[in-house]
Amino acid sequence: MKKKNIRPTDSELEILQVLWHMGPSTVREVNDLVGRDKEVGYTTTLKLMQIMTEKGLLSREKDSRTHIYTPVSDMDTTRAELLDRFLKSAFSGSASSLVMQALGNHNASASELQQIKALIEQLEKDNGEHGK
Amino acid sequence: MKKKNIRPTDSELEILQVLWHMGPSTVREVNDLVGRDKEVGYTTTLKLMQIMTEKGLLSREKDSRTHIYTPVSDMDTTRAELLDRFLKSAFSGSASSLVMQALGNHNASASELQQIKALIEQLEKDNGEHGK
DNA sequence: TTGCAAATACGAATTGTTTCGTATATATTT
DNA sequence: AAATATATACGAAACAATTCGTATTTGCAA
Repeated sequence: MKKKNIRPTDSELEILQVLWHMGPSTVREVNDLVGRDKEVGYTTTLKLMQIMTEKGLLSREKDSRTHIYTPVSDMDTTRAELLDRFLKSAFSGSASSLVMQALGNHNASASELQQIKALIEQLEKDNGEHGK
Repeated sequence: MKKKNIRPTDSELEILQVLWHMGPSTVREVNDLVGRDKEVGYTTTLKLMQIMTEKGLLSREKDSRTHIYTPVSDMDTTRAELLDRFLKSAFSGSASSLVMQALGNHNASASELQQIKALIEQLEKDNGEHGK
């Protein structure tokens, strides 16, 4: 039995971002945050979160009159899966092309660059040790 | 009048990849390549490419009985736009998070790493010169 | 020139996403 | 306990993406 890889849609991702950031929340809390940037009806957010629960993206627990929703996958895991798909579909799977593009177009701060360089050096060391 | 930013879907991207790689091609040529990996009917590819032309993603030129299709935007421009959206929706706009994720999970070759490191050093130099 | 093979045009079914209205249930307040 | 406010459940419309069947057009070859 293979586990199906559920891919969150853009709207679902917006909700996930809120939950990852704020921790387990109610529909109202999520809707209030999402509604900062754009007009969204309460029942729209509710419906989305119900569907996400059916899909297995969220779990929920009853607390008195409301439900508290929690993301099933953590942020890094989900991001890794999304990145993998994106890499294949848009960059023919070439991670380095994507990295070059990302670094070139969006300014990372000096310390971020430093961090990335450190990671690369670590990877190079690992390669040298047991790579061929 | 604002120009709407057309976002290619996954299927459309598959076709664009073929065209970027092979140069201007006919529906049959594209379909043959796409059909390597999975079963796709000829008219499916045809319809997609017709829609893409309506959307302004492709242009076409008649050559005797067939049409020759050409991507309107080049690969790098399109990739940059897609990356931008993806960055916002999946990584809250943090390019460095994405880069770290990409480098960590997908093995880049030694020379690719070298290339990226060179780019970072170039960026650092630029920052130092006219940055604050 | 008539017919065949290959191409395009078009309609439509299917599926998924997003949105919201209305009905119903449930707590809290009076 | 009744009224009110807030929550959930559910149906369905509107739209977009994907797929393909069938009809039509068009060069080329016999």
